[in-house]
Amino acid sequence: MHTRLTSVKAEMASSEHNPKPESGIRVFVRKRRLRKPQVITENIVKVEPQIITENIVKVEPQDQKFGSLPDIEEFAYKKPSISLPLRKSKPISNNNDKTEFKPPSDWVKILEGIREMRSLEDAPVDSMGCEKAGNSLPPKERRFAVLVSSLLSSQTKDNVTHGAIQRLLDNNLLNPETIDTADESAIQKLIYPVGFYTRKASNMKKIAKISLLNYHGDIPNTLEGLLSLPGIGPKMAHLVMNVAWNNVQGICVDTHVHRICNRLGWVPKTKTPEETREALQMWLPKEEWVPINPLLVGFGQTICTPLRPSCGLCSVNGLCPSAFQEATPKKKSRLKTELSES
DNA sequence: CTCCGGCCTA
DNA sequence: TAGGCGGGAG
Repeated sequence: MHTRLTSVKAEMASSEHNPKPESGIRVFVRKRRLRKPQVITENIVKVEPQIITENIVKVEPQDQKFGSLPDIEEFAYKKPSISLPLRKSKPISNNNDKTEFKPPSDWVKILEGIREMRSLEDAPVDSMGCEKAGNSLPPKERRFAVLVSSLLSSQTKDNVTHGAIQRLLDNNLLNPETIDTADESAIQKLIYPVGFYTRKASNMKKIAKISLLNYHGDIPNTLEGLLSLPGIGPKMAHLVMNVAWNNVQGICVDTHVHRICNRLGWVPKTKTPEETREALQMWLPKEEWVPINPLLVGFGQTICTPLRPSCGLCSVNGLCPSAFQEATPKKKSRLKTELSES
């Protein structure tokens, strides 16, 4: 089932004439601001309090693959020689309910309906990633640009991210060598006003050093390697694996995908995007793993919004178990309306 | 669960 | 103008 080894090899072998280097830097940034998060959900069905007490650590037998990679050959496997906080990739508990969970039989219909809705109106996610910036670069530089772009993009509008990347590029600060020697304050100035620019500048320098010391100036080509980088969490790691390495290791789940999958009942009630990712990957065909993200992100920006979703505009509301469930909180709930409710 | 840092809107 | 936005980390 997991054919990563061959796929990566094939990708590396044919990376030059492969017609799908496609987007250089593609970052899906979503912005949605609505009302305040009123929590009026007394009629929301509370699903069973599922027990999540598994100590089963699922270790995927994967990623032992650098056998024939030209660039990173022996480097990829060396432990980082500098001591940086390794992220403890918290293993998602193996929930029993998932095995019993059966996906809706009409998920294809829902997907098609959402696609149709998405084709009608434009969501910010469609406008553009910042894919142009890295396209002209050689593969290795492009990959590094994808990584940095992903780092900067979290919670930053596309044009802001793109501007920052462009300024880095103009100042020759989009490669690990120059970033490593550059002043952190200079990087801060260049990437401003991206969100958390001080932290991201610091992370950029750390990543540059790790890249030089352990990856020959390239970026890690495994999920674990990417997750070990400061500032790179599950969402960005999967995004980078998809875009930079063209290697789909998992679904890139952000809050939109997380929220919508829960509303649709596509996953058992999940609390974190990581749990959603694992549950979704259990049944969603792999061909959909990549397109599901931009599809649901755009859908979540325009119709299936965080609160007050426009179920009336949704063409698949008849198939959604959560349609029209969330009553609009018109007043402050702190008045304890339930006391005088009659 | 909170903070981070800017930005945009109600 | 207060606070929502939202990935990552503590």
